[in-house]
Amino acid sequence: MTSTSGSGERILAILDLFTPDRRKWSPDAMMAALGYSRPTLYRYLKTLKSAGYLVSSPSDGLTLGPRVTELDFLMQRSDPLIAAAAPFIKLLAARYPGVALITRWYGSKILCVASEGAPDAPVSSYPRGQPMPIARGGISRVIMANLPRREQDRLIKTQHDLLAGPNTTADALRETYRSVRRMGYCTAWGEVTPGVVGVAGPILAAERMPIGAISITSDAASMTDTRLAAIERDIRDSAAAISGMFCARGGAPLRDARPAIHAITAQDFSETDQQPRRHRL
Amino acid sequence: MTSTSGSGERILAILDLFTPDRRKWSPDAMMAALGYSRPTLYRYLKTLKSAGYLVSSPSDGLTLGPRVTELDFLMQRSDPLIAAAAPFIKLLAARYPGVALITRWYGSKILCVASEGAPDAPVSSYPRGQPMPIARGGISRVIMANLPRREQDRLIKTQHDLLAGPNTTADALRETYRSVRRMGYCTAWGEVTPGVVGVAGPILAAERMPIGAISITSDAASMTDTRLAAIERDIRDSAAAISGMFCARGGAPLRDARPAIHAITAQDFSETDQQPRRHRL
DNA sequence: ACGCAAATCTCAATTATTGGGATTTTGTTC
DNA sequence: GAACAAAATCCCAATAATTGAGATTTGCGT
Repeated sequence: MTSTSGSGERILAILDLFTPDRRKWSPDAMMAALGYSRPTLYRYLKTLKSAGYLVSSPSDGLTLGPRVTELDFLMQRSDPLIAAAAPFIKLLAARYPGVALITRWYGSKILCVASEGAPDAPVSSYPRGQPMPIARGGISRVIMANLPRREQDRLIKTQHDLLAGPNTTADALRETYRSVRRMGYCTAWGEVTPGVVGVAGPILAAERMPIGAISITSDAASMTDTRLAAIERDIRDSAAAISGMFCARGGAPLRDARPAIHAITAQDFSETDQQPRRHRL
Repeated sequence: MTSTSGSGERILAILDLFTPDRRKWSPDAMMAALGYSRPTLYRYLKTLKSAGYLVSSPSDGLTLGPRVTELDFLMQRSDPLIAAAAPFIKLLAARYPGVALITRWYGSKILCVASEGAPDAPVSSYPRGQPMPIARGGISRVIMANLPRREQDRLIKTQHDLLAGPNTTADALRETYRSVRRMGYCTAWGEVTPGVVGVAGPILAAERMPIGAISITSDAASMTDTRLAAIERDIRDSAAAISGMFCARGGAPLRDARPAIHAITAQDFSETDQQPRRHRL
């Protein structure tokens, strides 16, 4: 982190000001927050506004602009993770009641990048684009569990909420993670949303680094043991199959699938097929 | 445009490489396309990747990353235009069959930023985030019609598609625009999508500069004269009411509404109400 | 373990960026 | 419509930050 592209980071820092808590900014507030001089800030703002990343109106000040929407539209159609995992969450959402999610891990954040299932499901779920809590839930745990030790320890020290859950000591937490990593999935009851059970599996790229998760959340009250077992197996196998696509080189999916996977593999879907066949439904 | 914030623009130029036609890039291709030196490009990429704007995988190269999705999520909830116009398209979508859109004008592009109506409507519509053609349709025309002469002429000279429509000379086109501007709305039959009729109204901010449009597209076959007249009136009045919110200062909506507006005004919606009352439905 | 390619580091030169203050433009009030 | 206040931009010299050539390290596949 010694090498910096300062000016670029300073421009991006402006976009970082916009948070759910503060979605409108005035130039003066930005100057105070970032410590830029007036001409410099206005230069940056001109750049961002003329590119469409920001818009300004006299009444509302500065807000995020349409270029962001345009880029997201593209991102949704170009992200290899979404492309690889979309058939799986479609299948999961068809097989089981609830909402299936693809989440991405980036910058100590978990972000939902795609979802499948009832749009306004009874299960209050995180919509696309919404950051999720790092502290609770199965998604959090399968990602934390697969991080390198160094990073895991850093987060345990940093994110104090992590010790507010069932595991109150760092060692207990590490033991939980070790178990989750071995299992290949994680089931959490009502940790993020009360009355909801979530099952998540890790998506691992090269070096077994977690880049995201696949998960499904369902109403806890109507969950049966056998169905839960089926979900857990499907989530684990889906996660493994998707992970396989990110280890193998080239476009050919799953050249390197792990032998334990039987229930769901990439072969269940033709390469371009957006409508997976349904089995056993 | 004499003042530049060069380094910032060079970083944003990387994001501009990603288009619907080219959604994956390799560092070498970027170097060729942008002319940056290798260390510089990698510095920029490191910045963009660590901020989440880009992700890279060995198999797919560089693609847009989750930060873009996170910003779009915020943008959707902070854009004053969306906030102001959302109740109107909700009402329109409830009153009439079809899809109601909010579009924004930026950088010689038209972009859909919000839509209301049947998600997978029979009417093939432009989804949120998709750039729309500048040459055809009612949305294009209400925006072009309200641009300053200078800008309008520039686009007529630049965008040759504009003269491929019903108006084959620049003067005929200008006359059309003059008429559209006077009317306050524009109806177009099947220009963007065959079999579909679209009605659009301009959203004007300070200085009567167009910043976007509100529109509704319906199946042309089932359209009646009386319903079309009602739609046109509602679109015109909605557009005027929304425009009023961007001229008046402060949060109070529509301090400066034009007297011609009767059918729909901001008073139809309480300020925070997301569920507009339905009248005459 | 070896070799190739991709990514990062070092460091000096130079260029492009920065910011104080003056100036113009924009918006608001009377 | 004119005057006022605030917001945005311009000018330009100093300086600090960015750049790129080449060497070096890291990562990947065989």
